[in-house]
Amino acid sequence: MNEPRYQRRKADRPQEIVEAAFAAFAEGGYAGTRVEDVARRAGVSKGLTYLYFRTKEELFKAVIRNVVSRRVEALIRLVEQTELSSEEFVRGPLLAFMKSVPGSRIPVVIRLLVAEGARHPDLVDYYWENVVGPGLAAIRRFVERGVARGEFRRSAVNDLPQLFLAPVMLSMVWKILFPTRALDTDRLMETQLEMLLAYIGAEKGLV
Amino acid sequence: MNEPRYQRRKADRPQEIVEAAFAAFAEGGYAGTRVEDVARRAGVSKGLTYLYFRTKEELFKAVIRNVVSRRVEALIRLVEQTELSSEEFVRGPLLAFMKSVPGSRIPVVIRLLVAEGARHPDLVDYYWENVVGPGLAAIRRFVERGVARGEFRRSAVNDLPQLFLAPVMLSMVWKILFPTRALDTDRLMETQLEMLLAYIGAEKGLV
DNA sequence: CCTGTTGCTGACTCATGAGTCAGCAAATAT
DNA sequence: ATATTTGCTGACTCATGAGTCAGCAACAGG
Repeated sequence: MNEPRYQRRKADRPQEIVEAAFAAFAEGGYAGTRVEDVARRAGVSKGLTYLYFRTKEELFKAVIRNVVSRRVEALIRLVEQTELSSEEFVRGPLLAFMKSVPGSRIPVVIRLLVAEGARHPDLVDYYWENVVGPGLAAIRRFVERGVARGEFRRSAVNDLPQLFLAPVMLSMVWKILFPTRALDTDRLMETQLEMLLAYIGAEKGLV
Repeated sequence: MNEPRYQRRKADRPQEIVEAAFAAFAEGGYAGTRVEDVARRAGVSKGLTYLYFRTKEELFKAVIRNVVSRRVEALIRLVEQTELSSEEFVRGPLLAFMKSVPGSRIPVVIRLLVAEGARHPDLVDYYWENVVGPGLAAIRRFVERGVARGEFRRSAVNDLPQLFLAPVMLSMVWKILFPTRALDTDRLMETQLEMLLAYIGAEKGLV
């Protein structure tokens, strides 16, 4: 008859609460989400949240850190190990990665960081050191290697790996601001990479 | 002796308050700024703010609308009237405009819209209809005209004017998130435009 | 069963900040 | 000078939501 009103699940609680918090923050932003909303989503009481996270801010930080997906690391490892030519790598794994970003959790993190970053500098640093910095460095090394191999020519792109990420960034902000307005983000990135390859390709005098 | 404690300046108050609010929101974001902070900045009392703006939200909207600068309209008019060749226009006025964006008030608006846009859909629509939409449409027409004139070839760029804005967007988000980390935004945009011109240029078989 | 431990609840306090308004004082009219 | 108008002030109320804690109930060990 009397179903237990709750179960004790100490080991799983933190992750459950962080997941619920991600969903809640994604909808309402940091300021617009009450800790009680997070708790209800996780199926626990407000008080429990405070047993695992000292403050709302700590919970927020846990959410951001939790999303630093393994995907970026995986791509970085791949670029070092691949046996593809530079051009094949760009058209294959790199393009696939870029296409996957706008539909992932990353735009949510970007939104939260843009909104709250100024008040949480350590979080922004964390994100730089674990995602943006390493990612850009990997692209830079990749271009450099292409030059060394004679596949690419040296150009401004050597100093500006951001040229690869620009359409990804625009796509994310577009999804955040205008989720209902169409944008063919896949084609945007394909075209950017075609332009980049044509621009830094070693072969001269082609069509 | 007794200096008047305040002056009555009915005509100027709204603009003064909006300016102060822009500065305050730029620093602390919407949720992080108290109406009293805005009032103090504008040198008035909190109550006065509510005589000119019914709520904090109305004040916020006034701030955003106030920044929809004339610059975008000016560029749009220019693109229709210029006597420059398409390539000269890109390397001249268009590049200059793009370079000017990261240092302008626009990144602040982007930050506020990204943070609060979901809760103010009418504001986002307003921004689309008065800035983003017309701007993209103008670029699209410009590319189309270049094709008609035989200066450009038809390509994916005809459907994706966002390719021009991608580095501008990235630069703005960079300035918001990593204001202390170096990024040569001017060179980023120059390179993007060079790539674009090379990609859509009508001349075949050049170096 | 019974008993001790502890994961968990939910009603509580309290700081904060949005929004109000009675009255004051600066400008203006007489 | 005096009266009248109204731009403006700042102390007030009140809703909200972060953070607390006394006690309850789920589970474990005997």
